[in-house]
Amino acid sequence: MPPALPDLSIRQLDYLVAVSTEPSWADAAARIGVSPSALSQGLSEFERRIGVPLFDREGRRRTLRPTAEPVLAHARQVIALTSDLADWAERTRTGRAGELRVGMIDAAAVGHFTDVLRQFRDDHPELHLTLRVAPSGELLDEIESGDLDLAVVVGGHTRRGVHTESLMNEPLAVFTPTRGLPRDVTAWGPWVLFAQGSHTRAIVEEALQRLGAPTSIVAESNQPEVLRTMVELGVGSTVLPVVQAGPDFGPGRVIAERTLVLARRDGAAVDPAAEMLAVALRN
Amino acid sequence: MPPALPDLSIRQLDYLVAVSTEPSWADAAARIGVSPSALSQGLSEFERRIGVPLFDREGRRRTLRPTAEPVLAHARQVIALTSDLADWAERTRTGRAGELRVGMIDAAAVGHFTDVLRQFRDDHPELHLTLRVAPSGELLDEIESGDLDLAVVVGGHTRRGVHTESLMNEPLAVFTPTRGLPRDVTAWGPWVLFAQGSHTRAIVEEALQRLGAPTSIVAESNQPEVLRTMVELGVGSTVLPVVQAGPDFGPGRVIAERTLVLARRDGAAVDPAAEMLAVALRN
DNA sequence: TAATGTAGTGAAGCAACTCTGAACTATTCT
DNA sequence: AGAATAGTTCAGAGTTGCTTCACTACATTA
Repeated sequence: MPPALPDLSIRQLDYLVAVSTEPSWADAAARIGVSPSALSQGLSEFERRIGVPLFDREGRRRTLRPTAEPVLAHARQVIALTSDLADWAERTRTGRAGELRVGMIDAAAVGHFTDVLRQFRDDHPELHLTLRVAPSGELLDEIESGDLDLAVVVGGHTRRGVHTESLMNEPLAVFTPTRGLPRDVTAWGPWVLFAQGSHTRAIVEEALQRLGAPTSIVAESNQPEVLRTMVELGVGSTVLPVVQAGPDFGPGRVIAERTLVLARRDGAAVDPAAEMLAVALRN
Repeated sequence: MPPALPDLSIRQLDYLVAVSTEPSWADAAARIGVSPSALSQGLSEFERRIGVPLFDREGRRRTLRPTAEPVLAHARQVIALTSDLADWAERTRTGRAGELRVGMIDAAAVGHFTDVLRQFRDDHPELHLTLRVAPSGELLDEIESGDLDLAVVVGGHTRRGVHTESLMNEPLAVFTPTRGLPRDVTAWGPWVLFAQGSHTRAIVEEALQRLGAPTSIVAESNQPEVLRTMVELGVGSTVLPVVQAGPDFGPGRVIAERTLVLARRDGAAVDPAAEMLAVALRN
């Protein structure tokens, strides 16, 4: 067990350094912005707590004795360290430094928010931003465990301890091989869809059932690129967010929409950088 | 002008480190010896002063967020430094370290207090003790200017700003060439004495006059060795502190005494090491 | 499912601290 | 000598930080 530390404050160390720097104690007090009385009393108290005489008294004037040099050195060092800490805090507070771990589903990262991300990186060059692109479920796990500060995922999940906020609604449309989409809904399909388990897949299936379309699935993938290629090869039709359809398809027929939400840990203190990105994402 | 520093205290940093080390906040509070409530409030206040969120809240439990790592590192470092300072203070306070500048007149240094000095050095090996041997006047100048912490000098001087305290009375005796000291006081002399200006010289002259002895001076020196040699050569008689007479003379005839005093700067904070030596000198 | 224990937070009260302003003293300047 | 300057002390007020106690959230156990 370490011996009890004297309860020193930064302020007292500041007094000491000021007194050693300025020509008179009055000047020192003025620089710090306290009354000479406060300085005098503060240093007396400091000396008492250290338990070692630090000053010589010549008449009424107290002057640092050479013996106190180690204390002065200590004070300078701690003040320098604290000053660094204050800088760090200031930079962190204004979002100009620190770390920000962001997760996004692919459509958000490479579709809707590409520009926002690029702009944010430019605006905060000192901020260490890491972006993780993954399905909503994984991202929410990581939000929950604290591995991510912020994520953009598909809405509709409910997770204990995760707070969500709607960002935008995104249309989901049917894209077919070049021969076009039949008038008759019952003739749609077969389907090439997002994999089982994804929330978007559930939304799509629900929409198809509502419309009365058959739901025969011939292939699954979570990669929109894969789905598009299969459609081009004539394997079947797909339902994709329109931003992921690519230029090779027509406009597609919108049959549903999903919501993109901003997810953060519930009750987590708001990280300033995260808050700034959240603002940007809301437009 | 540096930006205003946050007013942090060692205690708060201690809280932070304890919380990062111990399994629960309650344990941390127990280790430091405060109530859990105090710890909680103290850390809230600390977080507020830093101005950057340091904790994640999961339910009621607050846990250090990884982002706060730099703050924790800072806390550890400052605590280590303060611990070093506390060690230094402890050693200085108990006189086991530091610097002590002592002045003595020759009779004190090589006569009365040789053993005290040796013992003191042995008892305080880490203490950097410097001994300056010089006439009283010079030593008092240096006490006054702060170049010495402590001195043993001949009493009777009065100096502004120097505090003195009697240590011992020392007999001054007449030593003559081998032929011995005449019965008739008026036949004493001629004299080989301490140099004009020394206080002991004044005491001696005053004593000789009081006894009715002639005061014809044939040689002067401040070095007792020189005076003794002159006496041996038959140049004249001398008056010396008995400790400085050496074994070659008889007991000598005591005609006066001088006081050795401990001199310190008036109003100077009592240096612990100086105080310990003072105690030793008083026996 | 209720009961109990544990961890942490918040409010009230109190003691200690630290500031300001004023009076005072020593030292220096004129 | 008198005035100006520098620093201290004292008293009072405001702030801080602690303890105690009550309370809530969560986990364990019956």
